Amino acid sequence: MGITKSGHFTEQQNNLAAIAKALGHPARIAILDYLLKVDVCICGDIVGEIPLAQPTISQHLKELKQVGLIKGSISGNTVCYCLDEVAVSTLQSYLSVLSQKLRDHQNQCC
Amino acid sequence: MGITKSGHFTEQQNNLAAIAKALGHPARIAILDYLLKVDVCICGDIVGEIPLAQPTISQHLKELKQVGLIKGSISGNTVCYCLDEVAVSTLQSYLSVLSQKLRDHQNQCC
DNA sequence: ATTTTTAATCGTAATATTGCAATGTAAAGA
DNA sequence: TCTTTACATTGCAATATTACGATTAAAAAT
Repeated sequence: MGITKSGHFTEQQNNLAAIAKALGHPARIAILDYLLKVDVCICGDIVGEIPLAQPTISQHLKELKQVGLIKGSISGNTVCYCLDEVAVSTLQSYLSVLSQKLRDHQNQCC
Repeated sequence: MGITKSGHFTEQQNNLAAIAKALGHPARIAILDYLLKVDVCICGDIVGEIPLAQPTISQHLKELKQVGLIKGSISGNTVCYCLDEVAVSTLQSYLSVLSQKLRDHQNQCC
């Protein structure tokens, strides 16, 4: 991006944006989808499931982890990843507020 | 970004990522926050509320509109923006699936 | 009719992301 | 110990985003 002026916004706004940004890539959605499909945990078999090179996937996993969308624990030779409640519920709460507003005012304007 | 390989992912994954990406900037979160604060509609008074230049805000509004997070209708000299159900509920549904998984499996691994 | 107001568009500089080959690291297995 | 396996890191090239000044477009106000 260019020069994102994060200093002008609240911490909450920056945090929400960071989580959404991490979700904002099809490869990272695909990783989460795979997490859902294989039932919570993925230990070592992500590369091969997603058509990207290993370093690229490693980088995407790092970004998901950084914002708290997934967490990983080292298990010997492999790493085990699963969903992390932290960021999921943060973003979900925000969307709930948005959709509540939508329900309250049934398109009275626009 | 670099060369995002959207061709490798499903339409749904690309769509979800696009919505999340649009949410993934503090200025755009701030715009939505302002929408919530002033009660659904914002007609012409966004610039001045957000510390960015008018062309920048116009660009952010365009991105929110493109993915269906807001909709705008021209009202004479000004434009009236409000939340759009389309993208809000799409992303909300996805997060519901994620958090349902989290609830089903209470951190049995990781 | 002219000026003002509101917001979109264009052009562009600064910076961030994406993707991968090459390389590094550390545990597992032979 | 040596090799293999599984990931993480580094260092780029290619491309996307962000921000804004300048300009344009169109309705409103004078």
